[in-house]
This record gives sequence, structure tokens and C-alpha cells, in this order.
Amino acid sequence: MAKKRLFIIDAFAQIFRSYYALRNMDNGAVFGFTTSLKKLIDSENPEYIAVAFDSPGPTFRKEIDPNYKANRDAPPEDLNAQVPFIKEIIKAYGIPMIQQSGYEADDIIGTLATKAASDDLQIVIVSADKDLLQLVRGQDVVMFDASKGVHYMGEDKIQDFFGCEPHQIIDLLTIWGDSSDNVPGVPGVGEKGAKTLLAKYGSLENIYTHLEEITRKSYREGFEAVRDKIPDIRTLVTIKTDLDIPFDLEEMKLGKPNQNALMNLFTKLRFQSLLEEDTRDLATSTGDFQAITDLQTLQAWVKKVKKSGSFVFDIETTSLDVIVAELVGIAMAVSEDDAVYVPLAHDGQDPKWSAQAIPLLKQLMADPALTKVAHNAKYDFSVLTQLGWEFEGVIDDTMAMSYLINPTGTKHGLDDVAEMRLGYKTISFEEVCGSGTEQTSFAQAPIDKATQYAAEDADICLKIKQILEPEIEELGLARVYTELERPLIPVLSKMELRGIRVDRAFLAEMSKKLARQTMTLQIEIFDLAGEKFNIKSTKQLGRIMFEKLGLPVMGKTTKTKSYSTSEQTLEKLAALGHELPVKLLEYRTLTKLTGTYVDKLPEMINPISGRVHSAFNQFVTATGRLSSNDPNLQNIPIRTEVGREIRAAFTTEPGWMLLAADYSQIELRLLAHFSEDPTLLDGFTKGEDIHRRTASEVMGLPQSEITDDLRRAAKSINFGLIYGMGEFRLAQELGISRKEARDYIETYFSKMPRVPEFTERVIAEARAAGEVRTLFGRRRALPEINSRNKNLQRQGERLAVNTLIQGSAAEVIKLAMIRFDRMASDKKLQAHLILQVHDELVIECPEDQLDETRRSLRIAMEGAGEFRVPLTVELGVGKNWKEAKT
DNA sequence: CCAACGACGTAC
DNA sequence: GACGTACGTCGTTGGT
Repeated sequence: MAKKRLFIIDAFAQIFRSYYALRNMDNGAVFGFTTSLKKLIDSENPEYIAVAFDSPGPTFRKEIDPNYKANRDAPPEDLNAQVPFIKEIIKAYGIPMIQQSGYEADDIIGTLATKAASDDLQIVIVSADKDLLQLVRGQDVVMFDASKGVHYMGEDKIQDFFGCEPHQIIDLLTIWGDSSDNVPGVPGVGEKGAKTLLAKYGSLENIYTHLEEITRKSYREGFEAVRDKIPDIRTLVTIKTDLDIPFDLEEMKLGKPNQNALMNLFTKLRFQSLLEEDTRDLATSTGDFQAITDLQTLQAWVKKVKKSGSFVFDIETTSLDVIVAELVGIAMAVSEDDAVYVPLAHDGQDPKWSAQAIPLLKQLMADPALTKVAHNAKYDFSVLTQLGWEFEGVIDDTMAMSYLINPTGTKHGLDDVAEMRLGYKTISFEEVCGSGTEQTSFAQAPIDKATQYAAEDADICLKIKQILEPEIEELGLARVYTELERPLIPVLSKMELRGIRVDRAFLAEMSKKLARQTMTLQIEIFDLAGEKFNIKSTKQLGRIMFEKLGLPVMGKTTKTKSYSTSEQTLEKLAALGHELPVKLLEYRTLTKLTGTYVDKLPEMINPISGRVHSAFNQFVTATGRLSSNDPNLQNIPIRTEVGREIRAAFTTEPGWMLLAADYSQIELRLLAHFSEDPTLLDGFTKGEDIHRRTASEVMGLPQSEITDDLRRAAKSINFGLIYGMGEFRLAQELGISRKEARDYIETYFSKMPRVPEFTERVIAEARAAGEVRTLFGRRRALPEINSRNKNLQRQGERLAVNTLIQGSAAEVIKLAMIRFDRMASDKKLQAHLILQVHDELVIECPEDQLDETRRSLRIAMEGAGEFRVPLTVELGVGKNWKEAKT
């Protein structure tokens, strides 16, 4: 039988190597150490494993020779910061860490190797440090270096490295010394001399016996000079093998890692690849969940739910589209591993059953004393309210919790969170309903399979809640959760369900006009190019412009070394008097409009409601803004006249009106509030044109003398502050030199010093905490702000400032939405929120409620926060969105 | 045939 | 290398 193996890892050797190999990565040392540990375990499958650490304080060698390792720089601060994580990971793997005050890892390894090596146990030293070769003994003790081609190194390798016999290594090192550890050795004798002499005389002792025979004078003198010091040097280079450390082989037995702890660590460290890898082959659940198909059992469950005060639920439907979705069943859970599924409308089920069951379930949802918990509650809420169910009481959402805990980097789907937080792989929807063309509706799924799937989701959601809820509390996210994100969920649901009316005929007419213009442009472009080609292919276009027609290459090349044909490049070429780029710019504008909006919006009209129901996503952005998709209604054109025309297609029903309300300069007002800059505060308080006011202040001129150019410069800086703009970008923006841009910024900062003071404060706090917090306490982790990569650091600083301002503004408008929704329902207004576009709300209401709605909207928005400057809203009314904005 | 990606462009 | 946050379209690429 083969020997069992004990792998002993030289911790700092591995850590240093990883740190320098991955110095551009955040926590690179942790990542490198972890991956090589995993690789070692996977490829070698060790029976036993241990990690040896150097003692942090002075070692006995230092006492012998104060110069020992005195040449070493202190380890970089950001490496030290990573060590605790590495220890956590080793701990999660259940691997013992051994450290002995006053000794180095080498000594621990030496001792273990000597004590433990036996006929049954082979010691494998994991290190690339050749000094450790002195411990190698036949088959009992070998070295392992995964980074080299040769993995195992035995005694036979000693000749390669040292050119001497195994027993001569210590003598060799004593003579040679070790410059990296600042061990002197024999002066004047280097590697070559040491080897030759040892080969001739066999040992250091024998060299001294025959010292007079040595012909080279410098060698003789060297040996004479250190004769007294030889014992000390020998001690320095000799690895201890007799430390008094306990040795418990059983503890070193490699077991299963603590997946939960690892997942948490990898999540915290944002090691995406490790997270995926570690959960990839996890077993799926073989839980045994029951379906409820009789009234008595259901009644018992309802009773249990009421007694518990809260329950997790998850609905199963026929579609992800909430407008058409039909309810197929509901899963519920009140405690761990105790979930049920109530099938309601599976194929072949008796409709009498759902007629009995649904009222009981409805009653639960409408019970104000019961807290409901769901993952992505907006979906369940939407489907059920669409079907006429009513909700009272708190609805918790584990997706919201997951997002608030880590808004960047990770996904928040139930399956994703389960994998990450529980290390648990759920039954996939495909396993129940098939995939691709084979896919069937959930209603066709057999009830037993459906039960395992649906009840598991409820069970998982409950388990996730138990982990995330305390975390929300601990991370100080309770306020943003309970006051903002949670109450916003039904508001967004209602917005999505309501949708917006789109004038199909108007767009069809517009499409025709644009198609004619596009066709004309296309012909002109082919004419100028001298051939037909695909204008939308940047590759082909680049070839035509820069190779065939020889236009000057100005806008540099892109990442993939193709020519840039961006708007900026085309503008520059157009300015040189070239005709083709002018046509291309027009062509781009028109095809963009048709391709993205004019021809696409009609396709998005829901045949059932006749309206467009775009999604408003709450758990996507890094800052706390909403996002919108299918279609994205947050990037409908407004800057060009032809683009703005598209907004006229967003309309309302006869007898109804649209209201569009914008916050005026909300982000700059927040900048004024946070920085307490007197100029900004005064300007906003007096209702002045803020860009003109700042320009006046900075230039020391009355506002009446501020030219358009000066105002434009001030405006650019004002906005640039929010984004963390540098002088390079400002120069580009204003078409001035870098020096001029730098002067502008300097003058601005000197006249309004509170502003740079504010950004510096935010940055300093973000650096200290490794995260930034918004008005409501939302967090965004910013590991890059402490990176040793200067560019990443700068990036982190910009993100800190921008996230505070953008995120806080997003919170103000979210609160306004909640307030408006509540006011409208309190006042029994029929008004509905329709759209949110970051600083704008669009509402539709009956004409006869216009005044009341308008008042409520203004109050909801302007009163959404108390700041050092007023929040003001610009409010317009019209039959369509374009009209309402003017 | 499809998924992933790059380039580009729209919004705030 | 140089200003933040999103999403959609198109063409290309690199697989199946």
C-alpha cells in the first residue's frame, strides 16, 4: 500500500508569490493562495495537510544575529491586510495553522517533517524555497513545487541545486551565506568556491583542519576571519527540527471544507470565478415536500401560517409576462424544511379544488397581521393583484435584501442567491418544464415534480431570509430597506401593470417619413463612397473612409485595432469639410431612431392591454437608481427635435391628461446640501440660474456680465464634479487647452473651497470604510479605492462622490413616488404613476382631477426631503409626453 | 443557429 | 489613461 501523505505548506512563501504575481488584483494574494490551495487539493488529493506560519515577532535567529533578515523591507501594508482573509479561508477548509513564537515556518516544517515522517507517512513540503531541501530524506520527506514543471523533488534534486551531497547542504549554506536573509557566510567565498572546497574536503570541519593547504590566500583569510562565528552562522542556516510543538495527525486530516463560510468569504472578496466553481457540482436537493390537495390539510396550514405571523410564498404561473400569466399554484413555507405546494390549475386538476382553495389563500394575503415574504415580490404581487387579489401588511423581499447587501457584482435571482449564500443548487425550471422548443407550461408539469420544485423555492427563500435579514440589520441597511425599497415594490408593480399608451398610427407615419429620408441618405453615401456597402458595419465603413477614400485617421483606433467611426470622429472629419461624414451622422441619427424606437415601440404594445408595459427594475444599478427595459423608456430622445418628436407618441386615453414633473438640478442641489458651499446654497435658495451664479462668483463679475462661454464652463465644472471629471475631459468638453482647464478648476475651487473639501471628505471616508454610503444609508463597496493601482484608486474616488450624489438623488425620487402613490390613494385620486426617468415622474390622471393631482404631485416631490436648499419641481401638462415637457 | 462581445448611441 | 449610471441595436466572431 502506498504511503499516506502529509502536505505542509509554507504559508508566507505562497502568499508572497501570489501577491506579486497578482499585484494588480484586489486581494490578489488571497486569490492566488486560494486557487493554488484548491489546485493542490484537487490534483494531489492529500490525506493530511497543514499550514505553517512564521511567528510575527522577533525570532531566535534575530537574537543570535541582529542583522538576520535586516535587509528585508516590511511587507507592504496591503499584503498584511490580506492575511486575515487567508487565515479565514484556511480555517474554512478545516486545515490547522501552526505557528510558534520565536520561530519561522521553516522550523515548524522541519520539526513536523522529522517527527512525523515514517514508513507509513510521507511528508511533502510545499514550497519553492531551496533552503528547505536540507530537510529532504529519501522517500520520507520530499518537496513539492507546483509552479515548476517538476512537482516532486527528492534527494536526487539536491545535486542539481547545490552540486553537493544531501548531508553537505548545511555546511554549504554556512560557507556560502544567504544574501536574501542577510546571513554573511565566509567572506570572499561564494557559491562556486564553497562547492569546490566541499567537494574536495567533504565537510566544513575538514576544511578548517586542512586550512593551510588552501592555496588561494583570500579564501584562507576569509575562513580565518569567521572561525569564531561559524557556529552562529550554522545555527542561522540550520532549520530546527526539535521544536516543542504538539503534533496531532488526526487534526490534519483533510475533510470537507465549510462551504457556507467559503461562499461568504468569496462573496465578500468578490471572487466570482471561485464562487461559480465551488457550487457548480453541488448536489441538488432531494427534499421531500408535500402537495396540498384537500381542504382539511389546507385549512390546517392556514391555521399554522396565522399562528406563525409570517410566511414565505412563491407563486407558479404560465408566463413570466405578468399581463398574461395565469396562476398555476402557490408554494408556502413557515419554517425550515417544512414547505408545501398548493397546486391550483395544473392540467387535469378539478376546477372545484381551486375554487375552494383560492379564497383561503387570498385571505392570507389580505391579512394585515401577516408578513409575507417572497423573492422578487414584485412579480408575485403583480400577478396576484392583476387577478384581483388584495394585499395588506408587510411584504418582505429577499431579492431586495440581497441587492442592498451587495448592489454590485452579483446576481440576485433566487437560484443565484441560493448558490452563493447557501451553497445550494436548486432544481432548475428546465428540469421541470424542459428547455428550448421542448419547453412546456408549468401547468403541464406533473404535480409531484412541480411540488419538489415550487416548495423547494419557498424553503430556500425562507432560509435565505434567515441569513439576509440579520445582515441587513448589521450592515445598517434597515432604514433604506423598510422606508424605501420595500414600500416601493408595490408602487413599481402598479406602474408596470398600468403601462403607457403609445400612438401606433403616429409612429407608423413617422416611420414612413424617416424611411424616405434614410433611403435618400443611403444613396448619397453610396455615391460618395463609390460603392455599395453595409453602412451599419463599422468595419466596412472604416475601410471605405480611411483606406479607400484616404480620410485622415484622427479618432484613433479602437480596442480591436479597427478604425473608430464614432460620432466624435465623424464630427472632426466633418469639420475638415468632408461631405461623407456629414451624411453618415445624419444617417446614424435616423436609423438609430427607427431601429430603436419608432419601429420597435409598436412591437412592444401588449395585445391584451393595448399599452406598453416596460419593466422598472429596482435591483440592478450600482447606485440605487431604477433601470428600465423592454422597452427602455428611460432613454427616449429629447435633445434633438426629430428625436423629441418620438415623445409625442406617448399619450393617454380620451378624457385623461399626462403630467410630467422634473426635479430641477436635484444632483447639484444635493451637492450644495452636502458641501454647504455658500454660493451654491445662496444661489439655489434665491432660485437663481445656478451655472450663471457660480460663474459670476468664480470670475468675480456680476451675473449680467457672464457670457455664454463662461456660463458653459461653469456648467461643465458643476456637472463634472458629480462625475469626478478631470482637467483632460474638461478641456475636451470646452475646446480649450489642458492648462486653461486646470486654471478654471483651480479658480473654481479657490472661490468655492467647500466643494473640494466636501469631495475630499467623502473620499477619505470611503477610503477608511472601503465603501460609500448614501443619504438613506445605502452602501456600495469600493475595494478599488484602496488599490495600489493609481488608476483604480482614482476610479474608486470618482465612484465614491458620484454614488453619494446619484444614489441620494435616486432615493429622493423613490420616496417621492411612494409619497405620491399614498397621497393619490388617500385622496381617492384616479391618478397613476406611469414612468420614472431618474429625476422625472410622469403621471396620468382624469382631466377633471388635474388640479388636485398636480398639487399632490408637487407636494409629494418637493416635500420628499429636508435639505439646506429647497427642492423645486418643474411641472408640465399635455395630451402627450412631448407636450407635457414644454 | 445562437450566445457573447464590441462598437455605438440614447437618456439622466 | 483621462466623467458617473443604465439599456438596445447591429455586426462580428466563434463556437455548436
